[in-house]
Amino acid sequence: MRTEQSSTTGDDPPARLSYVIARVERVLRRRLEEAIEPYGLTLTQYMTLSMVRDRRGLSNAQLARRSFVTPQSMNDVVCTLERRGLIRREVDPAHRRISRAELTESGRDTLIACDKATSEVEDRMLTGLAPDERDRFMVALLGCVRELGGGLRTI
Amino acid sequence: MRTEQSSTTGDDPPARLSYVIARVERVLRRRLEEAIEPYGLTLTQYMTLSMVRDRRGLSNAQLARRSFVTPQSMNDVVCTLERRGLIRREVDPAHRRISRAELTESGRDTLIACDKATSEVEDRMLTGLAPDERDRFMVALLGCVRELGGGLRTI
DNA sequence: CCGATGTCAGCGAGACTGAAATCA
DNA sequence: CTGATTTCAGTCGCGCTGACATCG
Repeated sequence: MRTEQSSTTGDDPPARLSYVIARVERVLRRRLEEAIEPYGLTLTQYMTLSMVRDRRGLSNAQLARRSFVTPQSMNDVVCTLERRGLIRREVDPAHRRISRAELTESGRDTLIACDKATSEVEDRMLTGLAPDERDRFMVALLGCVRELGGGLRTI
Repeated sequence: MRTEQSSTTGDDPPARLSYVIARVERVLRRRLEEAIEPYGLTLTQYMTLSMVRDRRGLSNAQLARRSFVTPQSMNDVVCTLERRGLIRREVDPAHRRISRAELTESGRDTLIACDKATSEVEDRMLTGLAPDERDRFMVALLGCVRELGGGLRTI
């Protein structure tokens, strides 16, 4: 059944940027989730693993702030990752209340595999963009995080 | 307490694009939700209203496909919007099983107000990007949807 | 019969708020 | 005492799968 009219007539209304970004967010999230699902990771868990790799020793509260979630939500994520043996936590000697996370060997291997899977999604998504255009796209995205992040400079 | 080290030393590792996009997705979602929360809309409801405005007469199944959600999930959204008087639905005379949605006056007013709120988020996010750079950014985003959308040409 | 649509039901992962304990 | 961190609960909006009826 072809009840949906085609857009080949050029009647596309001028799309609003919020709308387009929301759509990108939706479909990209689905595709990334599909890509890392074979490895048993959710997108939040994947992001958290990536953060721990890039900055070893982050505490649960620091991970929560960088992910824009509450410490309680991040605690669930971290506990799950620890239970699966992807990260380990050690108490900070100076602040015994704080546990700092780092990747295990298994976590590093899993992360490498997930990076490979998400890279394929990236490549497909960026089809048609020249290398210099990709660089500008990356710079624009980094600017978005910077401006929306409430002054948080670190990524 | 300043346990979080600054990144002013230039020790930032090369961020992966998936990671940056996932972060943009996270923070942008939060900011957009905050922006439209005063009007009682979720991000999905806002997207759905926008789609109905741009293409009047879409059915529930069509809206679901465009939003990358199941028809059941979209049905909840549509029923909520209808109950709040933001859209109305009328049975298609040729296909009595299909209900086609259109905005009410209240829905149009609400959408205009939400557009204003999300535009402010956009402007803040795009601070530092020249107009031509914004255009290229928009084109890149549209390309992302096109490549990831599985052949769905309409936005 | 078949495919698409709309709708009702139950379910589960995810993130939230509240509250309490620990530590500098 | 104050503030930050961690963690144990309870809660909820959201999207999912399953099932069924309807329509062309």
